[in-house]
Formats: sequence, C-alpha cells, structure tokens
Amino acid sequence: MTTDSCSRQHDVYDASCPCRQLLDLLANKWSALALGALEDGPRRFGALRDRLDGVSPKVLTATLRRLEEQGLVDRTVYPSVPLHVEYELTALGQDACAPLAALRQWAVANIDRFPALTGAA
Amino acid sequence: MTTDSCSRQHDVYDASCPCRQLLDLLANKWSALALGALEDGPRRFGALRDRLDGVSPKVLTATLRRLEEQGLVDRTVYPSVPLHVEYELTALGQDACAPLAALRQWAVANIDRFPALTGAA
DNA sequence: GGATCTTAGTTCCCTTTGGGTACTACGATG
DNA sequence: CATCGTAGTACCCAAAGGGAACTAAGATCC
Repeated sequence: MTTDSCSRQHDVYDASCPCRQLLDLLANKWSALALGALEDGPRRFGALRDRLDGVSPKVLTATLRRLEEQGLVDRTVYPSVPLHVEYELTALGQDACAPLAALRQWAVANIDRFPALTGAA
Repeated sequence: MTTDSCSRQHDVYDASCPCRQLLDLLANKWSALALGALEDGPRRFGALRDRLDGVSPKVLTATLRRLEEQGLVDRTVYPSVPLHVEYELTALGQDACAPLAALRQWAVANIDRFPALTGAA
C-alpha cells in the first residue's frame, strides 16, 4: 500500500510533511544531474565536476553531501596518493533515478516546444 | 526521433544548452507543486496559495510568471469586482505534468525509506 | 458617503542559497 | 626541494527565497 499516488498521511503539498523536504531535495537541478551522472556506476569527484558542466566545487560538494546524508549516494574515500573519492548510488538512489531520468529526458525531448528558451523560431 | 533519452544536439549536462534551463525551471519545488495543483483544472491565485502550503505570495507570483513566460500556464484576468485571476495549464503544461507527478508520487511513496527526514525509526 | 471587505498581487527587508576564485592538504614524483 | 594532481574548503559577493505589511479597485454595508 501507499505505492501509488498519495498515501493517507503523506502529502507533498503539506509544508510540514517530510516528503515535502524530500521533494525539495530531488526537485533540484544539481541533484537531478548528479544522480543521473551516477546511474552508470561509481564516479569520482572530478569526473562529476566535469560532467555537471558549470557546477562549482563548492556547490557540487554541498549537493553530494546532502544526497549522502539522505542515503541516496555512498561516498568512499581511498586514501591513496593524490586522494581518491568515489561516489556511488545506493539502492535507494538507484530507485530515485527513475523519475529524475524521466524528467531529464522530457526536458530534452520537448525543448523544441519552448521558443523562449531556444531563441525563438 | 529525439523522443527518448538524449537527442544528438540537446544535453541537459551542457550548461549552455537550452534544455538545461528547462530542467532548472522544472526541477524546482514550487514549479513541481504549482503545475501539479493545476492538473485538475484552472485555479485562482488564492486557491494556489492555499494549496501550496508555505509559499509566499511573492514567490508564488514569480513561479507562475516564469511558467507563464515559458508557455506552461495561461493567466487569465477577469476584471470583475474584487479582481479574479485564473491560472490554467496549457497543452505543454499538461505534458510536463507527467514526469513531475511521477516525481511527487515517488517522494510520497518512498518517504519511509528516508529515516533522516521522517525523524528516524 | 464613508468604512470595510475581498482578491491579487507588490514592496521592503532580511536570511539563505548559489556561485566563482583562490587556496589548502597530501604525498608521490622529478 | 619544487611540482603535480585530487578533493575539497574558505572567502566573498550576487541572486533567490521568504515573511510581513502594504496597495489598488470597486462592491457592499451601515
């Protein structure tokens, strides 16, 4: 139960409901991109910074820490020579990727319907 | 073509691609909630403010204006007695609702897997 | 006729977040 | 001993978020 639509007690429209905070975490540009960038397996900090074009190290760190705190990604430090940190989706993170991937793909598939963004047509 | 995954030219991971801006518009707490609140038909400003618990009029106005600019919602003013403004999804807005509804529903359905948000268990 | 009500905002101010650039720590390597 | 690469942090500034109070326009009440 509670696997479709809204449960009896949780409601994203209620500001005090924890799932509102969850929505706020997921409905975020950098979260959506970071989780997507990890879909294909573990990635290092530098690889993520390169992939998430335009992200500053500070914001990337903050985003990853938030995702880590909530159990969506695992952070593994390899205390090797020039330090090596890997980020990886947890099972929960993998599950969360599905709706976010749909959102990213919708944006790509429908961008042509947004003349104001594509510089008009 | 370009109806699934990424097209050849558009990429949300590219900061300068317009679909990145589109993702930024959609991957936003208030956008996701506002569009969802309009799924069942036109709503007035006050109704949206009540439904989007915790939103300030300023932020709601800004959110709706942004969605209107991009053609996701229509704004209709009825210059009646105590003024009456209705917001309504466009066809484009209705299409955008699908992935956002999935995201909202995922948050509700999986909130129990986030101990840090639900106050631990 | 004047006070009051409603609706849809706007304005002001402050706090939070986002963002860019530069810097640090670490030890291997030259 | 200086240099390099990695993964950040520190600092500072700009933009966005957020709350409370205020505005406008006219109908309605008394």
